[in-house]
Amino acid sequence: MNKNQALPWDHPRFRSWIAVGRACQLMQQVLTRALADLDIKPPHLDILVNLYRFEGMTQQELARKLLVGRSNMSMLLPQMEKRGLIARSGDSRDRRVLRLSLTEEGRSLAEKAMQIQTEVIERTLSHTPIERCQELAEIMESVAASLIREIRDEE
Amino acid sequence: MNKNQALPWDHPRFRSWIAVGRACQLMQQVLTRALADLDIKPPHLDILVNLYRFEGMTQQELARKLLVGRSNMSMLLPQMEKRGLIARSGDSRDRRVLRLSLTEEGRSLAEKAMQIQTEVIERTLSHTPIERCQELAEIMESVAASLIREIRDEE
DNA sequence: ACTTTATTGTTCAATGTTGAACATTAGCGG
DNA sequence: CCGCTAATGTTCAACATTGAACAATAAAGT
Repeated sequence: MNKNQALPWDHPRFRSWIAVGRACQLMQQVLTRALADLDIKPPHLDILVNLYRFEGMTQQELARKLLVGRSNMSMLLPQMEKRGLIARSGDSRDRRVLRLSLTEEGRSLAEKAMQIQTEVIERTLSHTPIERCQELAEIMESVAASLIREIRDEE
Repeated sequence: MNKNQALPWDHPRFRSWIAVGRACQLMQQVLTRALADLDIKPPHLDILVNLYRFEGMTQQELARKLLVGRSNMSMLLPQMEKRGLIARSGDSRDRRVLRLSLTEEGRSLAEKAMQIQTEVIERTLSHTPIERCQELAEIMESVAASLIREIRDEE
């Protein structure tokens, strides 16, 4: 009926992106298993990594970086605080926000978790030469930038 | 304390994969918005696309292809059946399984949805040359294969 | 033929994620 | 100083996804 419309899987870009999605989903599953020993899941890892790099972030800032809603942070962070991984301290200059930081235990766990994540990634990409990985990064950063623009423009 | 351990974001492969994850998450969000007019979400789209290509699949086969659990299909498919998008018919040779197929309405919706998805992807990757997209696909298929092997070997 | 093992689809409780409504606080324009 | 708007974090109901337990059926072993 629509012979004029080429089937999507004939478009190289379409095929490529399907592969990206699949790989991502699989990586998520493998990473989830690999982190099980530390009793955390990918969302916790993302939080730990970002607090490791950027001390004193706000919950809102963190949510934006992780591309999730504020409410998600309001669920996860108190739970991680109770577990002794992070601290949430009020800011005297802006009493709306909570400044986030890792405890010693959280920092130590973050290092272990990043180690695991790095191992999984290195293992999985070990057959892909470094230069290709850099091209990959370029493409993906360009894609992300383009999509962020699209989201922003859409309001 | 651990100056001997290079920070993860110094590893090219690590950085690359972080970018992949971000791009994927963003694409998911943009696609979700783009599909809202058709009143479906990415999981429904995945189902429609696969049934469009492979008529007569089993729920189990579909679940495996989409990398989700069987129970997920048991939730989504009856709902899509009620909506008149798909049909689930028993197989006389194996009375355990249900063979899946698109209705006319489902086929039509699948075409519209694939059109939308293709547009989003083409738009987003429009600045990336075709050859690079093909390299991208190669890398991602290799990654997926490696991860599937890892999952399979782990049991 | 009969028992055992595997596979398929369903159900359900547990968990994770989201968006909207809300209270609190900042910042701004008068 | 006083309203008004915007931003932050919280709560909650809605929804999605999962894994385990289950019933029905098939396949294999004896």
